[in-house]
Amino acid sequence: MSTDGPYLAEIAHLMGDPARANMLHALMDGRALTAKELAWLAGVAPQTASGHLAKLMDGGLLAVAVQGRHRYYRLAGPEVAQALEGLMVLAGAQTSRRRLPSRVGAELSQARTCYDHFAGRLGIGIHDALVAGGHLRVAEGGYGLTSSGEAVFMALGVDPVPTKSRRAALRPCLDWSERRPHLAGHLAAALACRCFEMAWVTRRKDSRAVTLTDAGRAALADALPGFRCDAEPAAEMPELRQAVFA
Amino acid sequence: MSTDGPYLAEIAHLMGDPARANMLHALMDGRALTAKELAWLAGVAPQTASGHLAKLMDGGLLAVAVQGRHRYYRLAGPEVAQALEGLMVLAGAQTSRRRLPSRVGAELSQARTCYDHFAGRLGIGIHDALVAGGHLRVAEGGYGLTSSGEAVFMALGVDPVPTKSRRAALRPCLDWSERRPHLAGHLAAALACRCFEMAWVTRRKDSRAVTLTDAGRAALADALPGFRCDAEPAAEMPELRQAVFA
DNA sequence: TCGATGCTACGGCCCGCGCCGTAGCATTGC
DNA sequence: GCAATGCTACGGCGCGGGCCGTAGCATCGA
Repeated sequence: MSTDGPYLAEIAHLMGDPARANMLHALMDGRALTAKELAWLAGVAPQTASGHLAKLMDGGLLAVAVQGRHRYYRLAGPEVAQALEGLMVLAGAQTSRRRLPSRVGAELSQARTCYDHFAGRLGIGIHDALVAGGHLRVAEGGYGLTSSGEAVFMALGVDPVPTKSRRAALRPCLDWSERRPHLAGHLAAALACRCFEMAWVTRRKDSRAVTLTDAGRAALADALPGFRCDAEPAAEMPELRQAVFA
Repeated sequence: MSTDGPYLAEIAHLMGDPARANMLHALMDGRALTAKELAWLAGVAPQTASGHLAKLMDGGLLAVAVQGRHRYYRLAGPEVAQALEGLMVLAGAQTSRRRLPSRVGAELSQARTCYDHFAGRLGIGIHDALVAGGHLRVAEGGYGLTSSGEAVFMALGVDPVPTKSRRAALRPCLDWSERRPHLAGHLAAALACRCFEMAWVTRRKDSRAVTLTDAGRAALADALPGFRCDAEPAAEMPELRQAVFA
């Protein structure tokens, strides 16, 4: 209806405050954080953060799980992560257009989590290898697996059981650092989960960046011929912590 | 990195003002509008609109074409439209969660333009028929056409010439009213263009909604077996004009 | 040349809202 | 029970920014 013009503004307004944007950005790895942690990450006092979190809840962007005296906030769903990614594509373009064209944080563009799946060159690598191998087909709500694709997932230890849900098991998600699609959807999430379980991929502290271990590289290359995940020269710039407040 | 946290906030802030959101929303059909038209649509004075447009330009969300004493503003690119769509998915969910679950404006959810291609049940219908017919394959940056798919496009009068660009000819785009993907990309845009040329689809005044003519229905069904575009009962609610200001 | 039109620049008003201080409620641990 | 901790509710401060009026520049038409 165009009744959504104003609603659009409401949602964008929620994301448009620096403190709230920092919170949402911090939650994009799919984990749940406490109000205090989010306050610290956003660079505001807990009282202020509480107000922001209430607004985000009211707007349907966050979900909360209460455990004892802690309240764990997380993104309300994949659509929220996808909308944020869409904005980050623009924010990234903005960056490269008028700021430093320089490396976007070599670690993050190499490999990171995007809500519940992998992004960066790691995510692209998995996506491209599955495409090149003919393991994906176009399905109703996104991608599906061909029979060879099912074999790949089985070999990786992920059971590609079809779900009853209308939502597809796999779907493309535009990568804001590489500007090309990687894979999202619950099968991509299951694969990421498996990779963490097997220590094929490990998380880093205080960053959405992750590391592909040698074992992981071998396992992926083994089950998925053609898989590549190029590491860039990667000049270290360990100013991750402060950057959150910039 | 994470330098994009704040940038994310900047972009979202730009979209978060009601007047600017109305402008962006009005531009989502891909057309270029003058500053005065946008001021009127946004419900603000021309001076105010001028300031907003300058901000949107500065943020890289709009592009402008100067013709005589008119300045025609349009979205800067498909990424902007996609980011807006991502937000509208959330805004739509919001609507259905706490407002009327009711019909989202039957005309718009039936068929509309989304930047430069078709959305709504018309867009979904084209997408699903191509999927069901096995006319799409998963390509590097999105979808590609199988040989049978190329024949379908040729039959419709659209030359599916491959481009040198890295960006795929077709890619999925999540439909905010149906919450399922339709087709975007330059081939989808070319198809939409062709449909307007042949009067298979006609625009409506003052709305992004479009109408599939009988000739269009026949042409699509002929070239694309399995194509369906269900019309809903469609209770008329012609309050489109005012709704922009709501 | 002169008026009309489209658009932008500047200035002042004012409201919204982000901020934190204090205070209050729930939960945990001693 | 009592102190400590996590979180939220409320109130007042302060500023950013959205709004329009006036004014100025470019373009078009007669």
